[in-house]
Amino acid sequence: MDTNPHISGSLLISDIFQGLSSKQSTTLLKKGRLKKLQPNSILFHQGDPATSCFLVNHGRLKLTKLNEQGKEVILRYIGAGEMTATIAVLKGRNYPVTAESTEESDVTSWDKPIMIQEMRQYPDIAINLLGIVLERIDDMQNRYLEVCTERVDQRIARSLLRLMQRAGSKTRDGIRIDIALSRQNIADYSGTTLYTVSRTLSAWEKKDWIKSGREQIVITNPHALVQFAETG
Amino acid sequence: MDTNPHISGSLLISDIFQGLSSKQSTTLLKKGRLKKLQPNSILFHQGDPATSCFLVNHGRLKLTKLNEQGKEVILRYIGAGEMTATIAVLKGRNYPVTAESTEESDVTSWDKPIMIQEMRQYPDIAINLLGIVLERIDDMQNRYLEVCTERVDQRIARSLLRLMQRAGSKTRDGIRIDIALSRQNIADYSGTTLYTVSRTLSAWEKKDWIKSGREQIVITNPHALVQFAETG
DNA sequence: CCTCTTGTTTGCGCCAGCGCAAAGACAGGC
DNA sequence: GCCTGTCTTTGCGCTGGCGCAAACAAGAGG
Repeated sequence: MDTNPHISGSLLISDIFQGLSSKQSTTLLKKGRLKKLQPNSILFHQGDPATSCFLVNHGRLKLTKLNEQGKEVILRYIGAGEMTATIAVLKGRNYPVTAESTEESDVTSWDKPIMIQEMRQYPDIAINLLGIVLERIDDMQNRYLEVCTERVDQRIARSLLRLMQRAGSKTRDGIRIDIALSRQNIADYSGTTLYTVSRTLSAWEKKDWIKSGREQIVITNPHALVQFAETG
Repeated sequence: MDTNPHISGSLLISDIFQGLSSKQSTTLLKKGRLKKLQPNSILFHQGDPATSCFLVNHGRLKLTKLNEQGKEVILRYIGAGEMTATIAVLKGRNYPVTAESTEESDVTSWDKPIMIQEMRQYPDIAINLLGIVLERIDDMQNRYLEVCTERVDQRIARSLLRLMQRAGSKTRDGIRIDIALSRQNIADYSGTTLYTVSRTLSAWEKKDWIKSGREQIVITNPHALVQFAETG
């Protein structure tokens, strides 16, 4: 591994570097700024002027959005190799969401003019960014479809499965989601309320589909959960 | 205006051509294929292999998505100058939605390899596409927030206002939405049911906020509707 | 003009999911 | 070990919104 603090294995496999030579990748990384985040600290607030976009180097961010009445939804959790605030790259606009670290993290940031310049020079960077952003649209469209058409317990199942895929690690009992998730968090991520999540998880625990503790979820029977998510 | 059938005023102001010289724009347009659509005809189906992306030259498309049980949502209506199926440009994937013309339309299509080649040659094209796609994410995130946090009648209000902005034209009575919209369409666009839409619109008609007929909506008091959407 | 199809309205009953309230469980700090 | 704050559970009642059913309305096509 390179000794340059900007470089690490997890970073270079990020989608943003697809098809770039390792020299190009390194150059791009060096133009960014490194930033360390304590757990539960805010990287940027919804509504702040968007100046930079970010790549998560290590750790995890929670992206949330508030409506006028102050109700919150969690749009996504992102981990190493993923980007956020790509909107800042092109539009002179405010951040549409809030980004908060859920654990100790570090991120690389690029200011708008730098990123534009890089994209002009290496179109592959723009093409890669386009790919990343298209993935996100697809994800959002699927979530939108779910929230419009599916029952709340199905959506909770899908939420757990989605989080499991992105942040699951195998344990003796099943697959643990490596994010501290309160019932409220799960509710905000599923478009429901803390009470409904609690009741639903209790029911699943009785069926031995999951094991849950304080801010902790282990999925013991993923197959049953998938089945349930799809057929109700 | 140019006599080339590919070129028309509405087309060249599309976001995809921002910052390109008119020669570059014309070249790009000529590499696409023109296609005419009768009203209510399918341009592509959700699930079909995605080969081309499309620019609406004239007319209007309805983009819908089905879940496994066959329930449908309307993601958006797009008009002249707007693009869809940009996913086809980069990913060798299936169309995530279905596109259907709501009126006689014509579109320009580009196959994946052509578009990739163009983006490599003129990074501005990729950058423009990125901008278009970022707009869409922002829109989807806002809609997702709404559907998770707002009451159904507020969402219907926002839907009408959104459609009014994109396809409204001033009339004697107020602003008419120039799309044939059944109650079912409005329901699919708002994440609710035809019955609830009908009841809600009836109530608003009594308050003189709107005038509605068969597949026709005129908004007579936009201000009241905005007020209602925001504060409930 | 009548008929058929497709869209709209509205009464009615029902239930999924919400949200208060209160009790219980857990973790961290001192 | 105990206290405090946060997280979780669950009983209970309520209501927003769903969806059937049936009547009504409006074009389309003969």
